[in-house]
Amino acid sequence: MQRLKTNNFSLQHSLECGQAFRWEKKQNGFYYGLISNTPIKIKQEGNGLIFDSYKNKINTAHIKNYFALDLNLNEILSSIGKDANIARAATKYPGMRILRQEPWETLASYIIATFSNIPRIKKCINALSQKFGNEIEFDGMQFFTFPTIDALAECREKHLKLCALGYRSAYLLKTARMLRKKIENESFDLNSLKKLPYADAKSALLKFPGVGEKVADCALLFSLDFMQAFPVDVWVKRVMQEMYFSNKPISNRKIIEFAQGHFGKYAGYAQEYLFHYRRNHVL
DNA sequence: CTTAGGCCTCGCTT
DNA sequence: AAAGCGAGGCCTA
Repeated sequence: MQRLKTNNFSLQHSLECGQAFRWEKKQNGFYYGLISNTPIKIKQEGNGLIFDSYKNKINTAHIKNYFALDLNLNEILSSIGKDANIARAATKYPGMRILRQEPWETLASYIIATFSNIPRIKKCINALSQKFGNEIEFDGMQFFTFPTIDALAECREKHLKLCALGYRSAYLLKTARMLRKKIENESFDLNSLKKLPYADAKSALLKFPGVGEKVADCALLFSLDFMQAFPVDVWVKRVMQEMYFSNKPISNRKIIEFAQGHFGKYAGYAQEYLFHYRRNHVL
């Protein structure tokens, strides 16, 4: 068991705000999940984190990176906190941070999430992992790593469909195959997108089937360190229309444009606070 | 460039 | 119980 002191961080809010799909809280108070394909259990006591991982593979540096503890949340909040809406949402979920997840898993997960709902998304991802990932036993339980690009690229669409992906299975399969080809030809890595300007990284992602603006922005924000990415789903659209456009219908394009101008370089953080706030409260 | 319809299924509500 | 509805969008026309 390892320990790590944190500042201005809430494990619960960060794991339960809907950005990650695989964490599960058990009776013993620990959240169980995987970081870097390694099973881990973690809980918070006060401002300290207590965690234990498979073969002790996860160290405090991994934790700091995954939970973005290197960023100064107060600075981020004052940067996006231009109005009362943000202030209200941020007060409601103190310590909520945007995680740094794995790019491939994030991209694939949000392709799957398209036009779906959370229980179903979780079910699909777990089914995929069970079928095409590796099994690892930890703390008396079975864990399955998220399938690699190769593992999915090599499978048949009918097997993907068994995971209840519906029409998304074709998108996921094609994306995996395109990625594999890219990697073979030019030793490409999704992580390399981090070095590009936001617009370039986004247009690179938009080339993959099943990846539109929303999915691309999710991958950019949740796994590639683009804090200005502002994914607009039905909830964000709803809350933005209500809070900033006096309930008038407005295009996603305009919302993104407005948000990135209004909230600035950490617009993605504003998105996550507003999203979570709106999902849990009726205004 | 913008807009409308279809879409695999599942989860949740009548 | 069975059926209808809406779902954390994308693609195509």
